[in-house]
This record gives sequence, C-alpha cells and structure tokens, in this order.
Amino acid sequence: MEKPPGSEIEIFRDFIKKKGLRYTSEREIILREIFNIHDHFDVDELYLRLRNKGHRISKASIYRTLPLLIECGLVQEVYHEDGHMHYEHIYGHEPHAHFRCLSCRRVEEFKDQRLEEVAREYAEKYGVEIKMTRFEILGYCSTCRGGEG
Amino acid sequence: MEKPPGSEIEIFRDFIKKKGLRYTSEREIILREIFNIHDHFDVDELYLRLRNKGHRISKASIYRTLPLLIECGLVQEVYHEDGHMHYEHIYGHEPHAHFRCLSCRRVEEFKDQRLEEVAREYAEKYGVEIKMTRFEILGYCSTCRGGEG
DNA sequence: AAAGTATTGAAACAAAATTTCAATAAGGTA
DNA sequence: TACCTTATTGAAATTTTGTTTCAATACTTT
Ligand SMILES: [Mn+2]
Ligand SMILES: [Mn+2]
Ligand SMILES: [Zn+2]
Ligand SMILES: [Zn+2]
Repeated sequence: MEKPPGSEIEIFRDFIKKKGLRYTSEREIILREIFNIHDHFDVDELYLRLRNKGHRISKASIYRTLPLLIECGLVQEVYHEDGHMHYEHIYGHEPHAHFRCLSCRRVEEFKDQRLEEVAREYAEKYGVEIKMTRFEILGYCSTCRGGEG
Repeated sequence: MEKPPGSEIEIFRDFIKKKGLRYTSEREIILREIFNIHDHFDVDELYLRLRNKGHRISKASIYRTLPLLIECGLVQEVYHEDGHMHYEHIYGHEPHAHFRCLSCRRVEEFKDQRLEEVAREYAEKYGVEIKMTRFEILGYCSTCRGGEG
C-alpha cells in the first residue's frame, strides 16, 4: 500500500496555494460538499444541497471552483446529459467506467484493468501525458431492453 | 466479409419510414453533408457548410435531425467541448477511441480491440444491450507536454 | 494600518438547444 | 390528378447552461 499524499482538503489547499490563489471558505465548503455526495452530481444539485445546509454560495462560485477541482485531479466530468455536465469526486476511488441506460437513465459503474492498460500503452507509444481516461457503454439495461424504451 | 445492409441513405430512409416519419429533402441533405465531413464537426460548422453550398436549412432542423441520425446508428456524439457537442458519422468506419490534448485541442483517433472486448464482456455479464461505446484519453500531446500549457 | 490584489454574489450577458406556430410539403386515398 | 391529413419546416421566442462584469469585501503582504 502506498501512503496517500493526504486528504482532499490538504491536496486542494496545496494546489490553490501553489497557484498563488487564495484558499477561501467558499472553496472549501464546495469541496467538502462534493466529497459528501457519493454519487454523480450536477451543478444544480450541488447548489441546492449547499443552500439546504444554510450555505449561501452562488452558482458562479461553483462554476468557478469546479475547474480548479478538476485541474488538481479531485473531481472529474463524467458525462453530459440533459444539456448539462455531470461530475463525480474521484480522489480515493479507483478508476472505473460507466454503463448508462438510454431508457431509464440508470448509471452503473464497473472496473476493468484492461482500460488503464490501453491508455498506458497509448501514452507510451505516442509520448503523451495522460490526465484522465473515460470509458462509457451506452445502451439498454437488462430491465429496459425489449421494453418500449 | 458480411454484406453491408446498404448505404447510409438507404438506412436512414428505412429508419425514417419504419418510425412513420417523413423522408424530407432537408433530412437527406443534412445526412449527405454529414457524410461529406470526414472529421469531427459541430452544429455550427455543419450549418455553415450547408449555407455555403446554397442550402437554406435552419439550425432547428439540424438539431431535430441529429437525434434521429444518432438513434439509427449513423452518427455519434464524440465529445463535449467549448460548451457544445461535437459529432462524427460512424457508419462505414470501424469503432475507434480518441485522444484529446487539453492544451492544443488536437484530437487523435486510435483503435484497440480490447475496448470492444471489455464492452462485450460487460454486456454478456449484465445482460445489457450495447448501443455504443466511447473511450477517451485526455491529456497533453507530445508537443504540448512540458510546455506552458 | 494601509495598500494591493484575488474572490465573492448578483446581475447582466452569451451561447446552446428546445419549443412554438403559421406556412408548407410529404404521402396516402379517391 | 386532386384532395386530405398530418408531419415538418424556418423563424422567432424561449429556456437553460455557463461566463463575464463589477462593486463590495476579504485575504496577504508590507
Ligand atoms: Mn462514477
Ligand atoms: Mn473520431
Ligand atoms: Zn434501463
Ligand atoms: Zn497538444
């Protein structure tokens, strides 16, 4: 086991400091809430959760903070659906792929060693530096297939 | 070699008919233009190409036609960037994955047998019906890595 | 404490995508 | 062919997502 470099809070604070930015309470509250959501989420859901907890953080701040969290590798864009992006926190989770049902919209996660292999080999062969990979299967889940969907 | 079921035009016409819709000249012109674009494209680019050829087809019609082309498997959403979706025609092309450079925005295609294997095995194991798969590597290309990007 | 600068929320703005609606055209029937 | 029914179209309005502006404020350094 490798020792993890620290909590998401530490990582984010260090990242923010290293960029010469300011570690504000709004940024930390957004980060904390994202790591309380153990599911895929969108900006609206995050905003409403914060509001319901009494935080008065604007959507503008959420939209400004998300790219920072993505840049430092704590959060990922997962998929674009219904006209907006869906995210997830990834720090502390193993890489995984997604199956999305086009009918009921259910999203399932799964792991497969080979996906990282493919990416690693591509990076090796073409000399690119990988920031992230994304593998999605879109189709109809066992419940929905054959139905009217 | 399997005999292909027909040209993209035939496939689209049959699909439209089977759905009880009407095969209009606008829909065919959009389809033809998409299969003239041998690259990833977005709605605006497609619209301008049509206009430059003298076709007066509205963006509304493009936005209405794209989901039909996707539904019948001729076209795919490739990636969402700069606030809008990017597409490609896929009929007649082997499945492929994409590398996208986060700095110069270059997009490279590559094939890997294993990706379809992973999807096939997932489908088998969980009884889902695959409509499409998508594999992306995001990172920095050999030119951009190390640079200011 | 003062100066300098990044961040914030609110509102204005920009852009993407969808919807509305009257005119038109496709496709079926006589 | 002429006629009928109904889906489709373009243009404009609308909705929604995401970005930018800007004055107030908070952080950081001197
Ligand atoms: Mn996930
Ligand atoms: Mn491609
Ligand atoms: Zn389903
Ligand atoms: Zn590059």
